[in-house]
Amino acid sequence: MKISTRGRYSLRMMIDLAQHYNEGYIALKDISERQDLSKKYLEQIIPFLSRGNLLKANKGHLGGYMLAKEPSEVTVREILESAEGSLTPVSCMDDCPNLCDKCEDCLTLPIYKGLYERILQYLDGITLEDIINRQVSDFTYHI
Amino acid sequence: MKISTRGRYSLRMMIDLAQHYNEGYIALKDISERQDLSKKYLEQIIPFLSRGNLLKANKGHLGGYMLAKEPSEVTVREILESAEGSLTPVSCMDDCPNLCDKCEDCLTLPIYKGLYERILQYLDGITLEDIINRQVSDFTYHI
DNA sequence: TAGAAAACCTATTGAATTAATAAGCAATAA
DNA sequence: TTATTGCTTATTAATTCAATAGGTTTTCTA
Repeated sequence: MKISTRGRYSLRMMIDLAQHYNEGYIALKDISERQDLSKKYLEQIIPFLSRGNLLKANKGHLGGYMLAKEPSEVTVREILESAEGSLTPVSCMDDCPNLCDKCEDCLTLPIYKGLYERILQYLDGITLEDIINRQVSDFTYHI
Repeated sequence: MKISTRGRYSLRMMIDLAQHYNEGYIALKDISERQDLSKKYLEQIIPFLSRGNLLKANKGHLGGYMLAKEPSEVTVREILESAEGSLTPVSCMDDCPNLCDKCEDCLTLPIYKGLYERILQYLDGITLEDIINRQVSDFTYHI
């Protein structure tokens, strides 16, 4: 039940891009230095975010990356879903009758579906703008 | 973000034990046959559930396993937490200043904490009794 | 009181995944 | 035209996953 580094690094990279929105294209070198993440590893993560239409890129001198949408329009769900592939807690949910033929009678599947709904609902409610502007306490119930 | 087979099999085993509660000790052989799970693999999973004080065992002939508590007193959270070790979405939450020294300023940690709270709240609300008695639709929002 | 049946314990393994590193190619603005 | 940047593919070491295997110990019962 852990989010992989690919998901976590993706979120940090996207937050960094949101913090430098309206500054034109940002070189990956700058992001990797600010966030202390391997530039080479980030390069491998980017295709996942590009497939989700989350990034615009510019090659060549003074090139770099930019958010494809405004920070207020990018949700954490989109980012983690693009990076991780799927946020379903069990893989049989992604391709049900093929991966397991007992979906119909499965007593546990509804539990995982309910969990998945709660996860999506929560992550859908947080945008990059929220992360930059909100207080730490806004995401948790207490303190 | 996937629940491992250890967690999934644990839940299925515990549901099976709940369905045969008040029938005395249930042999692992019976559970593995009914649930179509490797008996040898279940043997390795059991210590995790025992550590969480979820099981009573009896050795020898006519021995087996029993729920340590009534089905209505066992939550899915307890089961998955025992099996998986921890349900935190990022490992730095388990041992914060040691695994990462930037907890204080981390913009992403509050998001993961909020997610963790939602996950626990949901899984805490489901008991083995619920799973056996409730309708499928009780866990999901729609349909 | 032997013996079958069950839990319990430890080691091994093959496969997959993770988290990188490495080395170079392609595009482009100054 | 050259430095800078994104892009692509290959390789790898370590770890985790999901099991299989083989044996020991306990205990009921016939």
